[in-house]
Order: sequence, then structure tokens, then C-alpha cells
Amino acid sequence: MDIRHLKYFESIARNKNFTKAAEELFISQPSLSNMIKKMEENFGSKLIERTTREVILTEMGEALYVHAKKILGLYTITLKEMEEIKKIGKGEIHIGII
Amino acid sequence: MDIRHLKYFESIARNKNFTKAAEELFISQPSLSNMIKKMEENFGSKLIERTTREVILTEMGEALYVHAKKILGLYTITLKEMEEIKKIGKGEIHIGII
DNA sequence: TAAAAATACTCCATAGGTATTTTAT
DNA sequence: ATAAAATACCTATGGAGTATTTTTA
Repeated sequence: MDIRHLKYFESIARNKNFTKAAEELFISQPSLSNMIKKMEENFGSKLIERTTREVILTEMGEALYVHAKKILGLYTITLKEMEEIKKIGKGEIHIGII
Repeated sequence: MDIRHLKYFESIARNKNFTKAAEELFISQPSLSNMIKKMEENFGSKLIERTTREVILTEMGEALYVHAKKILGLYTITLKEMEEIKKIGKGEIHIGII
């Protein structure tokens, strides 16, 4: 499972629409469709019920959505924190002398 | 970033040894070495200082380690919860009648 | 000098694309 | 009839492997 996949799923769940999500994510609709299909194969069950008018999360989909948001939040914080360290610390050990 | 990569990094950080981690993860030592190299390229800086005797995390590595553990924990919970739903709910809506 | 990590390749799986078809309202 | 998702196919990237070399305590 790639964190990118969680982003994809979150975008669909939020937009309730594959095409809109694909635009938001800057990937093609078929690629997004395939990604979700593969996620569903990996999890061994449907995450999303789709018709041409509606996109509805299954019970498992809802569970994943809740957790995906948390994981994505944590990952964003991680990146931000690492970026801070890169700017300030540059990965080196700093010994302060007053 | 794949969650698998966080697992790899976590294993190295915990074992303080690439070879041991590779064994634990059931992948080859060179593959693991390459994965970390690519992670470091993606983050744009070293995560681990390695000599033949020591594996030491950089400041960024330490930050990633802390967060990786949290994310991996969350992901494990996610999988467990989804497995529960699959067993019980089978993705369908259940209405209880007493 | 010996144990551990890095490098150099090879191979295959899969993420992503474009073109098109199917489906449901 | 139309808008949205699915399917079919192709390509390229990169994850994983084996064999080997480099490094440092």
C-alpha cells in the first residue's frame, strides 16, 4: 500500500466522483479507476459502490476513509517536520558553545 | 512513499543493522540498501549514517523513525478493523430486528 | 581480515497513459 | 442522450533478485 493510494481513495471519497478526483490528483480517470480496483483486490472486497450518478462508500470503504485521513495527516506532519530539520539542522550534529 | 518502505526503515532503525533487517523482512540486503538509498534521494538527505560496524540515524532519520512507528501502528489497526468488517459485515448494510 | 554495506547488472510487476466501450439516468 | 466509470492495451519506472566489490574496525 502506497500512501499515494490512500490520497487517491480519500479524494474519491471526498469528491464522490472519480472524474473530479482524477482532475484534483492530476492523473487520468482510467488510471484512478484501475488503482481503486487494485486496492479492492488487495483488500479482498469492494470499497466503493459506483453507478454513473453516485459514488457510495461501503462499510469497509468508510472505515478506510476514516483511517486514511489520519494516516495522511500524520504523513503530512512527518514531511513538514523533516523539511524543518533539513532547513535548520542539515542532518548534522550541533554542539552549542556559549 | 510506500508503507512497506516505512516498515523497512523501521526495521533497520530498530536492528541497527541492514543485514539483520533484511533477514527479518525476507528481502535481500542489497535490495534493502537500494530502497533506503532511494528514500534518501526522495527526502533529499541522509537518514542513516553507516559504517561497517555501526548504523546511526541522522536527526532526520530519528524524526522519521518516531513518525514511521506511529503510521505503521495506525495502518496495522486499519487492516485489523477492515478485516473485522469483512468477517462480520461483508460490506452489506445490516438492520437488526429484535 | 572479516563482516557489513554498496555497486552493477538483470528481470518483472505495476503505475500511469490513451483510446474506446459500457452503463445508468 | 449524456456523463461517468470500466475495459483494453501499451510503456516506462522501479522494486527485487544474484553476483561482486568496497569499506572500516
